[in-house]
Formats: sequence, C-alpha cells, structure tokens
Amino acid sequence: MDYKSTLNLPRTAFPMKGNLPNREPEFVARWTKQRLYERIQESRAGKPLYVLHDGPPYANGHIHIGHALNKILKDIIVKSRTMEGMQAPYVPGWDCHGLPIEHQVTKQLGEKKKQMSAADLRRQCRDYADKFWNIQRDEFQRLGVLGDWDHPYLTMDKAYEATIIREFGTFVEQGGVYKGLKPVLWCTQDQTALAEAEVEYMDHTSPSIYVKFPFDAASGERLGLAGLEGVEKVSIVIWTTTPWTLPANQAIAIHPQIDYAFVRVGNEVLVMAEKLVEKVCQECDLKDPEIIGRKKGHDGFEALRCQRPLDNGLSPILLGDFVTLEQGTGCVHIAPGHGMDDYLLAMKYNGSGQQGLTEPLQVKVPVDDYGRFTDEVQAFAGQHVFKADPAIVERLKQLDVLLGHGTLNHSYPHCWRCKKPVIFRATQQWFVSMDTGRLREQALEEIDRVQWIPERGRERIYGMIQNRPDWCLSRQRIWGTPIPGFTCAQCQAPLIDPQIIERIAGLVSEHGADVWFERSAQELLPAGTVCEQCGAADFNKEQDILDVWFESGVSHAAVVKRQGDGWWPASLYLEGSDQHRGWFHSALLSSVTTDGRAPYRAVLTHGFVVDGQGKKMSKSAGNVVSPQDVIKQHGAEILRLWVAAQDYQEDLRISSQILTQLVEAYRKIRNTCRYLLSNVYDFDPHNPAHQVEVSRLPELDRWALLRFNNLIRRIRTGYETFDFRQIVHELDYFCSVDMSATYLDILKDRLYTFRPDSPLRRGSQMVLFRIVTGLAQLMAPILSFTAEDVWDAVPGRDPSPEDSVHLSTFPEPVALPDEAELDANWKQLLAIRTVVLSALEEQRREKVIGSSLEARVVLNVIPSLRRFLEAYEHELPTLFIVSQVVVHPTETPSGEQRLVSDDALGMSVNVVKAEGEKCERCWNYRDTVGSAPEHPTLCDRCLEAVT
RNA sequence: GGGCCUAUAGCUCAGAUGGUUAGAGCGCACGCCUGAUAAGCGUGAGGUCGAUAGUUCAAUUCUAUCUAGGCCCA
Repeated sequence: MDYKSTLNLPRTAFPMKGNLPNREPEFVARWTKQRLYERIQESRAGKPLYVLHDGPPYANGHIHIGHALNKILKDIIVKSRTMEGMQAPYVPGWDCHGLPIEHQVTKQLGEKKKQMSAADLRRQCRDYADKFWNIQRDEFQRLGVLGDWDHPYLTMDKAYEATIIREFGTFVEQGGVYKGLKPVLWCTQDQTALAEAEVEYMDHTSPSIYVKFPFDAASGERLGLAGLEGVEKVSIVIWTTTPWTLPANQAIAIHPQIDYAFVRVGNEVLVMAEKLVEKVCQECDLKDPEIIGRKKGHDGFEALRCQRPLDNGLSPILLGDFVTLEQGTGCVHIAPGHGMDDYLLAMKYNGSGQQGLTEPLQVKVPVDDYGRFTDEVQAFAGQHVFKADPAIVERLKQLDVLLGHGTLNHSYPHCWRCKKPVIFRATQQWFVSMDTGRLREQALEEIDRVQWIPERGRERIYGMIQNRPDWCLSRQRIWGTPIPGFTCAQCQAPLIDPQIIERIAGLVSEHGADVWFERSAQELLPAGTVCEQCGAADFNKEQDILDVWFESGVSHAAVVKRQGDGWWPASLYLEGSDQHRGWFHSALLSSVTTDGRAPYRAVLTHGFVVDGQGKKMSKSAGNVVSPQDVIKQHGAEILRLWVAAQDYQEDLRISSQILTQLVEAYRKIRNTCRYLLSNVYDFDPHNPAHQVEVSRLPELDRWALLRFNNLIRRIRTGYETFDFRQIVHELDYFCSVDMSATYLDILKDRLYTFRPDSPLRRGSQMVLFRIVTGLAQLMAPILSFTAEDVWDAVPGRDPSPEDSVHLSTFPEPVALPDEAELDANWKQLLAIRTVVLSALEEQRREKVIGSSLEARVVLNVIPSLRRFLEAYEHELPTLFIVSQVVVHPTETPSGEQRLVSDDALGMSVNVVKAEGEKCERCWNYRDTVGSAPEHPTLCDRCLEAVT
C-alpha cells in the first residue's frame, strides 16, 4: 500500500528561488499602481511624525553604489518607523544646479557656446538635469525604495529658487553678509574664473628666483645681530617661481617648528631653514657660508619686519604650518591676493588680533582681468604678468636683492579650454561672516543639541565649524541661483538690500531664476532706486551665483517647513560622512541664521563603499561595483541585504565573495519561509477549530514562540537603534538554528504523520503561521520584495490587490506563561541534545546507524539531571529525532563504555541500534509494527492515523 | 602635512571596568538523509584579535609609535 499518500507532506507554490532580477520590477510596478506610498501615508495620518529629510543627490549620471547604500539605508529607516506605527514620510530631492552640469553642457556645446546667451545655456543645463534626475528616480525606485516619487523637490524649481533668494535675504538682514576679496583660479585669456575641476595640470617652465628681504633696523636688533662686526645687512631669503606676485607681497611665512639658520656670507647674514642651507648656497653660488646661529621658527621671528623689494612697505614675518622643506628656503613669500595659503594665513592673522602686527594684512591685487598689472604697479603697468617676469627679475638684480636665478620645470595649472597657464587672483566676492553675528558660536551650541550617530560625528563637525573661515557664497558661474546684489555703475558701491531681495524673490517664484539673466538691472530693481553713496541711478547686476551648498543647505526651509506642521526640524538627516563638511554643515549655518536652531534632531552618517580589499573604488583600479550589475545578477534584494548586513558606520566592503555569501544567507531565509508556508497549506487562521490556547501547547511549541518573541524584541530594537546588521544576524540565526536545525526538524514527524486535524499538529501549524507572518513583517524594511512575496503566500488572508506587508505593523510578542523557566529548561535540553547528536554522529561513523531514527539512545545521567529529565522523558525521542531513549541514573556517567560524555552536564550517551521494526509510514522503529494484520508494516501510531 | 576614524577565523559580524581553552552564522572538509531535494541534518578543521614598544602579576582589551586603509582639509 502507498502510505506516502496518507502523509501530510509539505505543499506550496512559493518557489525556492526568488528569481529576483525578473520579479522585483513586477513588485515595483504593483506598488506604484496601488499607490502604496500614498496609502501608507493616509493610513498613518495623525500618528507621531518621523521626518527623514532626504539630502539631494546631484542630478548627474546614473546612480552608483554609494547612492544605493544611502537610499536603501533611508528606506530601511522609513519603512521600519512606518511599521512601528509612525507616520514616516519620505520626499526625495535632487540638487540640480552647479558646476558639473554646466561643465558637461559646455563641453558638449563646444564652439557653439560662444553664440549662446546665459539664458540659453541655462536652458540646456536644465534639460540636462531633467534628464538625469528622472533616470535616477527610476533607478532608486528599482531598489524598492518607497517615497513620494511623483512630487520630489528640485533645487531648480521656481519655488525652491525663490526660497534660496529669500533665505539669502535673511542672511543679509542678519547683517553677516559682506563683500570682500578672495583668490580664485583665473584664466587671463578667457577672463574667467575657473574651478579646480576646470584646470589641467601640465608641465610649465617658470623662473625660479631667490630673493633677499632685508630686516629693518629694529628687527635686526631684536635678532641680536645688529652690532655684529663686519655685518652690514641681515636678510631673510625667500624662493618663488612667480616673480610677478612680488609686487603684491604682504608678508613672509616661516614654519614654527623648523630650525632656521643665520648664515654669514661675506658681510651679510642670511636667514633660511637650516636643512636647506647647503642646497640654497649651491644654487645661488654662495661662497664660504658660515652658520653663526640658529633659532626655531616660533622663537622670536614672528612680527619682525623686513623690506619689500618692489615698494617701500615692510612685510612682517608670520608663522604658518603649511611651510615645507621640500623646496626653496623654508621662508615663503606671502601675497594674499595671489595664493590660497597666503590668503588663509592673512585672514587668520587678521581675525585673531594680528599677533603683534601693527596693521591688518592687505589682500593686494594689482592685476586686472586680462592679467595686466594695474597702475598700482607703475613700473610694469599694462604688462601681462608673465611677460613682466624677466623685467621684475632684472629690477631685483639692480636692487641687489636677487640672490639666485634659474628656471624650473614643474606641473602647473592650465585652463581646460584655452590650455594657457592660469594665475591665482583675488576677486570681489560675497561672504557670510562667521563671527559678526555670533553665527559660529550659535552653530557650535546647536551642535550639542543634536544627536550624532555615531557620536564621533559631533567631533568632526564641531572642529570644522570652529575653524572654518567665513563662508564665501560667490561662484563665478551661470547655472545656479543668482546673488541678488547690484553695484553702482558710477561709484562701484555694492547694493544689497533685504527689500529689494524680497522683490527679486517674488519675480523668481513667478518666472524662475532665469528672470535675473533675462532682465536688466533696471528692470529688476524697483523704480527710482538710486545709489546711497553717489546718487546715481545706474546699476550693474551681480554676475556671480550662489554656492550650491547654500542652495541645498536651505532645503529645510524650502522642503521640510513647507510640508506641514510638526515637520520642522527634521527628525533625521542621513548622508555619507563627507557631508559633515557639506550638507550637514551648510544646513546648520543656514538654519541657525534663519531660525536660530539646527534643522535636524539627529544626524546619522555612513561610510564609503570600498572594494573587497578595503580600497577605494576607481575606474582606473578597475574595482568598481555598480548597483546595476548587482541588480542584474542577484537582484536589488541582495543589495538591500548587503547594506543591512554591513557596519555602515565604517567603510563598507563589497566583492563577489561578499555578495555570494549574502546570496546564501538570503536563500536560507527564503527557504525557511518557504518551508514554513509549505506546512500551513491546510491551516485556516480564521477557523476557531484550528486555534489552540498558547498555554496548552507542548513546551516545544512554546519554546518556538519564546524564541520568536525574542526575535521580535531584538529586531525591533535593532530598527529603533539603527543597528541593522544585528537584525540580519538575528534573522539568519533564527532561520538557521532555531527554526531549520531545531524546531522544524523536530516537527516533521508531527506535521507529516499525525492526522491532519490532530490538535498537536494544528497547534504547531498555528505557531508556524504566526512565525511566517511575523517574519515577513520583521524582514519587510530590509527584504522588502521577499517579504511581500511571502505575505502574498500566507494562507487565510483575503488576497487583495490593495494589500501589502508594508501597510502592516510589526508583530507583538505573545504572552507566555513562565517564560524565564521555559527558557532555562530548554537551554538545558538543547545542550543535552547537542551531546546526543555528537554521539549519534560517532555511531554513524561506526556504521551502527545511518538515519538517526535507527538509533536507541541510552543516557547515563547523574541523579539531579535524571530528576530534571523525568518530566521530559516522553518527549526525548522526538527532541533527538531518534526512535527510543532510555535514561539510566548513575553516579559516574563518564565511567560507562562506548559513549560520548559531558562532565559539565553530568551525563554520558550510549547509542545502539533501535529495537523493533521500522514503520513503513513514519520510519520510526517500534515494537508495535505488525500488530495489525491489515497493516502489517505500520506502527500503532500510524495505524491510528490512517484508519 | 593636519583633523576624524578603522584593523578579531576565507566572509559578515559578536566580545571583555585588562584575568580560565576569543564566540556566532555563513563558507570549507567529511559524513548522513532522500517525505524542504539545484533542499534538509550532523560532525569537524580554521584565529601569535594589523605590527612593534611600553604600563601591568597579567594586554587582543590601556598608552605610544609604525603599517595598511577610508572620509574631510591643505
């Protein structure tokens, strides 16, 4: 007879393989069609708000793995907060303005750009941004990320641009906005500022000169060299490859920790870094140098003054950490108008009470847009700076301050378009002061009111705010939001006024920022505007646009505040750790200025994606892993699992090995769900006859529920504390160990061989049902596709096209009587089980048994263990999945023969061949097999089940 | 060069105010099952806890330096 057909073997249509790359898009389409995001929001109306404010990625190119990481983390948080019953909206956004797009568009246009107006170019940029944010939207949705994809925010929206202008207006109102000079890379051929990304480094031959700056009398005295016999002059020696910047010299910088030598050469003393003396003397052909003294940089040099060669001024000595011994003399000529280090050092001195300097350092720029000296430098006025170099050198020679002269071939920045060497040159730009309005102080205070995850983020941003210079808002670009300022055409006085700015904001909200480029200053200004300084009515509008960090920084105002009450400040900002310098930073400064507090309650940062060796990904290294490839090969689900399983607070490694491992972990989870589903095919959760009181369930089932309770608590805590890898480990362990290897393995006999309606079987099914339903919910924020797939297959729910696991809330633990005692007892039982399994393995190796049901287990246990086991004696064969178990009390369990023993537990195990015959139906060995003549191959238990 | 940070089995992660044989899952090897079957179960082998020096009775854990790596700045 075919007894197999009398068994309740597992049945399910749920496939073992996810076929994720093909099926995920179906889920995405279904979620979009059923308006899942909107319906989730509706269902959570009035619930506590949790606002994760999206940082806008740049609308340029396809998404890379870092984007995927960021969006998946956000999605996990939004979904898990939602499933805790909160209202957790997610409004994605894109950063649309800025150099990279303008750069790309300009490159594509080539020569055509020359005939285009600013407004035309902006239209091209807008099209470009439109194209890519749409591409990225599709790619983000493909990851399974739920959000308001139909209403994202774009920094190039009219309303957003108007907010940018208004926020800038508030900055002006607060009084911190001023116009000042700052060096930029400048192409004298094209008369335009260049960004670092727009220069190419190429070889260039520059003059290389050593120049003496003689100390003034007072300084010579303070150095103790004044009265030295035979010494007529004491000079500090600088080296430069840009003689043309010498007319703008304002200071000389030395390093505080470097040793400086006093070198006597003839009747002169020269000061330079001791380590470079030999090299300098060689290059300048100095005869018989003699070191007559030395001092550290910080030891008495600061604020001493020396004679500038090309004007009558005196330049002070400053201390700067950027000075190196790589080249030159260890003494650096400082022209704040022509170098970034120079500029920052000057700002530092000016900002800190000047450290003994008699007057503030000037940012002198005697060079016009064409690179020609202005009238400020009479001797060379009108000459291009590079052309003037030889004349300047000649002049230095005449003045007897030129110590050495040669040429140097080095890498030098060139314009990416005209390929000509560029210069550093300070231009007029708008700044926000960090200190006049207490902005720095307030921002620092606010940092301590924010929760930083991980905590070290606080240190990082605190240090940056503490040390940053004033915020330069000007960018010499077209594609962005204009700075709504004007300059008097007659007297050059700047005009920046909150009321005028508000008027501009109104125009922008109506026409977009293009209006600034399309209309004249007179059309933009209110009628009758006149210059406060000279009374003229003719103005030029500002040419520069705002720093894009300012734009994204105000998103808290443009997006969060506008969404509704209680949204602002946001619950969370979540970005890569580089944003301490970027978005977190600009958003904080913006929000502190306009609202007096931080725009976020908490900030969570993640690390960067690196390859399997921990190395940065790069095209040239060939180690780039693209999300598109992972999705094509494994599915977005694996990417989601990867994000969750990694420690995102550090760098995240990805490699084919890591992905393969995750695929395995995924299969285990999926297959466990499949097996759970396959055993509840005839279970109806709505049928009261299928329900069993929890307290009346066997201990094994209650233990399973206990483990599941534990899982619920840990996973929910994991979501709450953003500890996702803990969740993945818990899920993995629960599926592999608690379920697959323990509970489900033990349960097979009961599920398959008992009568379908047996209360024991129904009780277990109830537990399985509860677990598979809950598992789907617990995994949903991470394994969003699979959870939905499982949810669809759970029996007894009304299948509805409206339904989704993502609309549900997390399961609650079940009340269990005497949970602690149950836990302790089962820890003991499972420990005993482990010992038994190893004994079985030993006898399997000896060929005594194959399947464990062929075994009879003899336990030799100490009396206390015997007492413990008494209550379970009947369950032990089931628990060990063997046919028989006998318990023998003994004082010395390890004294027995042929056995595996465990002294800590106080037991030993002997395994022998089971007694009786193998039942054809349940495969257990039993004495009762054959007792019924009509079923000679069945045991008593199966007899009952089939009749 | 400066600021912040990281380094525990092949992989992803635990771990301890410093104190017995440093854990888990996966993978791997070997075996079992063939009623979860391109599945399931078991047993086992894997680690000078990045390197060096110091503090200590005792360091993978604390300190310093170094090496490798990441982000930001210069």
